[in-house]
Amino acid sequence: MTGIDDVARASGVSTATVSRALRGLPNVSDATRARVSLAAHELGYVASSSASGLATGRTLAMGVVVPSLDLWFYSTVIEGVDSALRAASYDLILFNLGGRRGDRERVFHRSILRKRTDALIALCIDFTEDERKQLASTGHPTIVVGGKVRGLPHVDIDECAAARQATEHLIGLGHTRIAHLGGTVIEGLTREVTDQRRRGYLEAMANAGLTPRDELTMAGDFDMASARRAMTELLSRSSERPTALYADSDEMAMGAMLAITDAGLRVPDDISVIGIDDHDLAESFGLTTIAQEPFAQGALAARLLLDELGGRTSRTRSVRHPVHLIERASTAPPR
Amino acid sequence: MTGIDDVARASGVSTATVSRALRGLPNVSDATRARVSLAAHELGYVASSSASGLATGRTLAMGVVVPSLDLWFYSTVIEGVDSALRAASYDLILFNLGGRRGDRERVFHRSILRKRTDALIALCIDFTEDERKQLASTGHPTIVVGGKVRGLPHVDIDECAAARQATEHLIGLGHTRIAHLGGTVIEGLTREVTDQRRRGYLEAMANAGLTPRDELTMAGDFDMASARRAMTELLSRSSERPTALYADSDEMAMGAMLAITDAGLRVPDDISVIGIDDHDLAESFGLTTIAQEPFAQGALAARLLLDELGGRTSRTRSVRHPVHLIERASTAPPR
DNA sequence: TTGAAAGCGATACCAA
DNA sequence: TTGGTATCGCTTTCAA
Repeated sequence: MTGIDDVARASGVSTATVSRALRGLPNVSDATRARVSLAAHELGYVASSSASGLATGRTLAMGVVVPSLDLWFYSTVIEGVDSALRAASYDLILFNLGGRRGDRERVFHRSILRKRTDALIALCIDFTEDERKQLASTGHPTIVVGGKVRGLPHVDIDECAAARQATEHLIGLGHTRIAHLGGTVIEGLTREVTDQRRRGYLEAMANAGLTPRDELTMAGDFDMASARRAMTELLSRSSERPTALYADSDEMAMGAMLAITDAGLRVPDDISVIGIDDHDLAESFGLTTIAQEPFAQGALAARLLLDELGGRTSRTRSVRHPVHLIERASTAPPR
Repeated sequence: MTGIDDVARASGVSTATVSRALRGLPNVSDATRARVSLAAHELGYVASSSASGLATGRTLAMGVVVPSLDLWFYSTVIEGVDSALRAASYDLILFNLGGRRGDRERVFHRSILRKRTDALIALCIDFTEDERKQLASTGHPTIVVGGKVRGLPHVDIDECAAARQATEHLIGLGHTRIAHLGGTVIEGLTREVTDQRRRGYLEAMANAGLTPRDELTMAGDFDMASARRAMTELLSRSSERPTALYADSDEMAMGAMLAITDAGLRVPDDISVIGIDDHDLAESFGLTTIAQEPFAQGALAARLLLDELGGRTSRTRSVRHPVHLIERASTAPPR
């Protein structure tokens, strides 16, 4: 492997100059810089990240902690983070908490605290007080996307308002029997999404003088399969069908749409459906939804941290990302 | 941040001993090891990966290059890789080529070659000769999952046989008008999946004396939305409908199922559908498929590289992962 | 503008 | 079993 000395030798300058030249620092003559660049290129030299990381204290890598990869929201936020990091020549280290309990501590200790990253983005992760202290002691700026953690800045949306707006859309169309398909609260993850969205739904109902019924309330895991099961079950048991359904996520909304079709009913003729996300497939399903742009949220979170690392901002503050209703074919007035 | 010297001081031994004790190396008395561990724990000491990386030449991180995150196959392979890495205390660095052309070279140069990783797993990435040479020059073991690249070992399935088996399943049920929904070849990615699966389909047809018809041949992007569109289009135009459909991926198969339902037809009554993957949602859709277990493939690829890094094997060899048919409700004899 | 040399924080060899 | 010390490859003063 070629090192910096090889380049220095090849271009007849010191390693100090090579370092300066290659990183675009000032006070290097154009001629020298050209010579060094050429030599480096010919030798295929690329600086070792361990070495420069050790010397500068910067790893040029950012960590992203995720609960898993199989929810559209997570993978889309990651892609957003990635695009921002790429633009800044940062690498992305993926810490997947996926499943197994207990691994969390190992991931945390062994990896996150190992100074392998300059900053950390956590998706829907609810750090314990202890974890937060350890994070703080590393001095790494940290931000949470999709939920709040006491003491940490976050990028989020107004969960409550989003759900309220979705529900109000249904109410505005004239629906009164509106079913609720909520997500489940998972230990170790933030609970804002589930809690606040339920609140938004309830507020909208209350404001309209409507009473949510227990037999029209379901829970799912934010994914399609569980939602399809839940909705199928609801349709099979309830004597009086809902005329509309609000779901905490588009994946659940689409699962419910499938269940409705499975039951020989039609969307929106028999039941209107609205979700939150604007999932890639929402358009294909003709799903009306509240768009929350996770890609943008991820990119934003990354940029906030990069700004702090670059000294362009002092301490990262929380940012609220706007949402907007997208009307498609899955919602209509009740027949 | 606490360094190794702090621990050394606190436990009254040299840094050399601290290093040995903490890494579980032999020739450290139990008493000393205990004392050091305690001190390290109390001080919250975690070794800097840059420093130990520089000293040992090992980063304890593996790179994974992916075309994107929004295909189930990719994210599932990544989760498999991740689980194997976690078991070995390795970190996962994600190189997402996602979209933009041109970024590829930057990702390649700036990141992959920066010695930030000890080894590399590429998903369906078709390296150019040049890229391969550069990779080789780093000395990092590399493996490809989902396709072949000349000169590199791979983990793959018998694409041709998988598609043949799927098609034969349909033929065995008595179908003769079997539509083909293939994936698209993408520049920069391996083409085995698309090419070999088409070959498998054609072989099965030929073996049965059947002639594939042009008007029953479609292409999609391996995802649900494009498949739904393609199938909708086919159903609307073709005078004589197919009685069965083979799709290159489950996501496309499910998209086609939706299109069939959209058209007021039924699966499998009007059209049988089979895919390849065994996607998470396949069961919910009742989709008959050829399971290829990407999670296992990812974990296997990671383990092969870890074995090579650990000196337990010399040079990583290619491995073929088995597939198997899973019969569900989407296939039946033609009416 | 350039170079010499002192770190950065661990590891690993050689002595003790 | 332990400690001293050179070393990993690059960055960064400080002088020249």
